[in-house]
Amino acid sequence: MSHFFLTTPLFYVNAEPHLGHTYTTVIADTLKRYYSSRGVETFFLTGTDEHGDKIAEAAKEHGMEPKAYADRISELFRSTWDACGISYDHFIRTTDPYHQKTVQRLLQKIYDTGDIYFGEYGGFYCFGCERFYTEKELVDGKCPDHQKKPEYIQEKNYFFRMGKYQQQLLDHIQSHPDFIRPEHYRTEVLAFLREPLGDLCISRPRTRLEWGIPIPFDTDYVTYVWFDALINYVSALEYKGERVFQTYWPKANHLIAKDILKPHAIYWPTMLMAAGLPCYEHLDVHGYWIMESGKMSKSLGNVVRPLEMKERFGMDAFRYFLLRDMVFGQDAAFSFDAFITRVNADLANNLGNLVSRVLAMQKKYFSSKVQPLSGSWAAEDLKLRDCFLQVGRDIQRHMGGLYFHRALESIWGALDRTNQYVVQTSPFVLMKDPEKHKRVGEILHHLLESLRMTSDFLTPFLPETASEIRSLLALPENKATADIPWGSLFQPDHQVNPPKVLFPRIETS
RNA sequence: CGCGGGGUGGAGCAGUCCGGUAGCUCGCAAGGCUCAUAACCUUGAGGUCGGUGGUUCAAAUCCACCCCCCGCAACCA
Repeated sequence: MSHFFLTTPLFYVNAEPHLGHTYTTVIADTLKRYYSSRGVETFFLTGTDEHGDKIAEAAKEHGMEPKAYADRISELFRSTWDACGISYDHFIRTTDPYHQKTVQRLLQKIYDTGDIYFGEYGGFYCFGCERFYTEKELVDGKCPDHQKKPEYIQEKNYFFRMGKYQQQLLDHIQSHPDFIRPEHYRTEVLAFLREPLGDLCISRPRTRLEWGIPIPFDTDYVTYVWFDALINYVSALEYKGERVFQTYWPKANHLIAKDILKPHAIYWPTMLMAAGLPCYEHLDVHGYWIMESGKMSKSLGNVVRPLEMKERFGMDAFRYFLLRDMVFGQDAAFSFDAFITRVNADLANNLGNLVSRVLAMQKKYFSSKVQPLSGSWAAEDLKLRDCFLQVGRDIQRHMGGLYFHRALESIWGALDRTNQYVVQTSPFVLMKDPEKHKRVGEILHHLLESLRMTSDFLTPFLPETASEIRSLLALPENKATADIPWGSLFQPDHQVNPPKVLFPRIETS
């Protein structure tokens, strides 16, 4: 039995769940379902990152205590994922006591080994960005983000000797080609590591910021948010017990968007090295959804809210678009036009209509009772079956490389083939000849098999749809049928259900 | 000399790592079918795969140089 640990980033509680959060989470959910269905025990972690100046500020604006504010937004994330049917195994909050304890324990450990030191640092600090700027980074002496002049601050802080681990990290990335995927992000990190890596300031004085995890060896300071948040990947497993931790660490796949590449590719591995823990296995980096905001309706504003999408179009339609229209790693555009076109063409027409027509014929011609197959199959029957068998192999190959769009493309190739098969064999014509009824029964049997295989294939991507197809075929809800050979699934006298519209066409006008 | 991404039929994209008849969706034209969600099937029109040069029997794909667009600013995946 192999194991797999899958994480999303901890979402910062200064915004409500939007398209980007949803994408990462849907990807994780799909992988979780995919690997689980293949017998790989998978632990899926998500949660919220709740400390730092920005949260303290946002809370103040709302006239709330930071914790109360964080509670509210964190709950919004959790309930959103619940409503979307996301199959996470644990939801962590950086304000959870067990997490704080782990952060403090690791800080103490690294401090004891001498990789954390107390030093003085002076520089231009922008309160908006919560960071120091070098003079080179400033534009006209101003912070490029906030157009404000940063203040010169001289203060003492704790520093992590990150630079000490630069060579070790470089070696690791070079000897593990699939450590950071896709490759261009790996290239980017390697390029970054050509320059000397400085040490990382990991504390904030309490005089400036209260809202954080206290540094265990100096109560005048709290922990820098990234040093706090990254550790969640370990603290969540520890919380589940020593055995869970031993089982799943370091078999971790961290899913992130490109904006947080540096903390995950550089801070986190060096932190693990200093803490004496093995490095995670993969960092999988995806791109951004580019909003075509000009075209969006005013009522929707500029944000795609997952719950609204689910209510308007169904979660599976939304999932399908996200997985099908973005090449993992690259940016993609989001527009309602593209969404509607995609859903109508692929879900309503190709898939939904296929299910309808097959079940309609089964009902009309044989009262929904599945007819037996004869010993010898026609060439087109074999071709149809082989096509689906090939798709199974294709999916496996594509999923290994995070090519979700190709996996779906190959499934839809099989659906095209199936629609072609209907026209080629024309059961509705054969039915006019009583002598051909037996053949019609066989053709429909093959078609039902193709629907069954489709439902198996779709399970990780479109879980609701997959289970609806199973229930239309009157198959047990939770029993995987992927291992049952084509033609051996339906027992004599098996009765399927009447057709149903899985995806209504979205009418525009 | 910043870093990265992209430039493929009218539109939007895949294919580029692992060279070998240029593919998908939408749109358009003609035909077929009637089981089905005005769906489905077939055929057609439409591309010098940004440019130039190179490697090769063969390049969208590899190499070199050049041109153009986008992000690295916003809450943020």
